[in-house]
Amino acid sequence: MPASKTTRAASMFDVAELAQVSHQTVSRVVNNHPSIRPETKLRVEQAMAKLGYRPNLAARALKTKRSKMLGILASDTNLNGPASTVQAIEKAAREAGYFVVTCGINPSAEAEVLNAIEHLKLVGIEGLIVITPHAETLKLARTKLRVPVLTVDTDLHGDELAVGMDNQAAAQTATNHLIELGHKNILHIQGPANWIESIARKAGYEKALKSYKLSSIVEVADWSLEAGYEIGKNFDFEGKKVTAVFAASDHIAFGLIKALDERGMQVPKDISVVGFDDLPEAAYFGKGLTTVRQDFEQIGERAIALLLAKLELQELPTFTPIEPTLQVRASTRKVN
Amino acid sequence: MPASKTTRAASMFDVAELAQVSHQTVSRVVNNHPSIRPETKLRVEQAMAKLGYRPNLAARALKTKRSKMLGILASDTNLNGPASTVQAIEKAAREAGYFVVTCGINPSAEAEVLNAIEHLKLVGIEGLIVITPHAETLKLARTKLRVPVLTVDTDLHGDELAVGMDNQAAAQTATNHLIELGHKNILHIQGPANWIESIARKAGYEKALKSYKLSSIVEVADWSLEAGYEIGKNFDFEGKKVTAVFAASDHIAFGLIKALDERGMQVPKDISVVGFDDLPEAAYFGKGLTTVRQDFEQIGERAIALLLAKLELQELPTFTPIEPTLQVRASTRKVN
DNA sequence: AATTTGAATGTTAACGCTAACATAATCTCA
DNA sequence: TGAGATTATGTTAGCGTTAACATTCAAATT
Repeated sequence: MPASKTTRAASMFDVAELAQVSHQTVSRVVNNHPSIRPETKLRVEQAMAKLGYRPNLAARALKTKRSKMLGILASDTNLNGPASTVQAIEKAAREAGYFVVTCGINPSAEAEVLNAIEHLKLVGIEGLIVITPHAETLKLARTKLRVPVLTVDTDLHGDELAVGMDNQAAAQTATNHLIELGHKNILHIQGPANWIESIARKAGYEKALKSYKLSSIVEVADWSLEAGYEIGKNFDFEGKKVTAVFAASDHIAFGLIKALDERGMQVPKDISVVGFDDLPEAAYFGKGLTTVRQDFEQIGERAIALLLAKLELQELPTFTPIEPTLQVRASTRKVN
Repeated sequence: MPASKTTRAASMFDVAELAQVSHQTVSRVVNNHPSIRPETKLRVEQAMAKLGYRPNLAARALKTKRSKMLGILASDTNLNGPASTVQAIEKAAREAGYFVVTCGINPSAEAEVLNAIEHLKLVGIEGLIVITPHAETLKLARTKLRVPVLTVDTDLHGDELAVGMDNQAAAQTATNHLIELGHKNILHIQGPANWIESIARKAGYEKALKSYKLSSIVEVADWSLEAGYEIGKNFDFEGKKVTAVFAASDHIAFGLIKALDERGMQVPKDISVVGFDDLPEAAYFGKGLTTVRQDFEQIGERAIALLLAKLELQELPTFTPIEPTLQVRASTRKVN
């Protein structure tokens, strides 16, 4: 039975006393030091169990200068993509015995970003994962922090600390799908022009077109439904003979489809639409949206594997790019 | 210019030396102790700035036994609601100088929950916020942890540490909206029966019906689009003369609407539909979904205000319930 | 002027842990 | 058999901070 409420938590000394060893032996047991006699180890472990001993992280951090804390700097954490990524990373980190402090930021507010970085510095994070397509934020984090900074969700221009889907390949696959269905004039609705994903997806789209000698038609939106809606409302589909759209996100596609619907244009009869993200809603929007799916679990695992390898000065694993999957649904069809 | 890379970060002693005071005076400046001469304070602050001094959280935690860490135990963090709540809480906590360690869990896997609680114990969190409608998880957290545990997203059955929208009132408002449009037979598609929100929303629905002497028709789903779709596909609307549906979530409503569409039933001409959540997609789904919106920012702020008051042994603030807002869109209309 | 007060600062110890250096006990092999 | 190596353990010190207790000095009070 636990003693009075003023009892402080058991320390190594308490365990040591009960197990009839020195506190250092307890420390060795906790840290799996090799030269401990099995029976001593057992005795210590029993004492730890009996006292409900838990090592004090603050003391350990103070002594070893390793906080076991990782930071996440993420924007748009209420959206499916970032939220899933954060979730997956946090899970992988926890399994590896690390703690994660997440900071949600608006990457276009520099003061806020700096503030968040300061916050993370204070915790003494050992490494940081940046989940925002705003390239500036990554640069800022790398200059302000002296710990490894890994980035997710971007393409990997030779950055040794980066994981993410190959957005370009994914966009190419999506565009190829439309081309193979016979579409000749394919509109791409790009995301915000300063987002790395936007650029990569657009590049993939153009690469696909080029290999079939088709010409590109691009409109720029932001990631919102509204932006897709506006373009859907105003774009001259007939004049430009556009029969298919590759939207840079499902949200853009949703907005677009609503506008098309209001204009009396049917999906996929008049216009085929491909999205990007495979949001939970995608299968249920209209007749179902053809879209590209990312495997966030895998991204999380890789991010942690890579970052921890870096922290522990091991050789960095090299990954083959994560294959994007095209989810073909009813929003795309063969051209007559 | 920073010295060689082996230089350790500046400690209080370094600052003290530069400012010609004792380290304790530095500590006093850092902690805003009242009896420090303004000029001394200035001198110390200048030294801190010059050395880029940052207090060592681990050392402080070790000495004061206050980690400045809060935990979040949350399920379904990739969904809009929980993700927005986590985001808002984290922001409010950061502004209050606290750090947040988030643990995403599957609340029905008890081992995982226990594991996450153990993880948070190790960090030495001072308080926990539970964001999952699974009542068991809250109970478990409260028994396993000796720190204040606050719950979000539930109704507040006299729990002193709880914030959240009044789900019952919100559901009542939503149902009233349908009743006032002249609907007599209103189907409620409930969320999972063991979720507190489900129960509260159903209660609100029934309360509204009762005051108009209408009888209730309930189907149980989970939160998914699929579940809504299945019910939409199979429910006998004609036979039961149902002209309106109040769905316990937007996702359920989305699935439902798709099924109705496939059956050739039009929204809102044949069936009016109200959802719950106001997801970003809601305004763009079909002609726009009438739904209930939650103010997550406010929930986050209140959660932190309440928890910190508890931690700092202040009097707990009492809040008036957060008013839910009905977003009326094109999915509901007057009955002929 | 002597004494009390209080404001401003300094000194010491301790929080719980691990690294580094002892030491003791056991084993190896010439 | 005994010197050196190895294994298992103990001892000491210090990580950076704050609490508690000194100390100093000027202002206030008698």
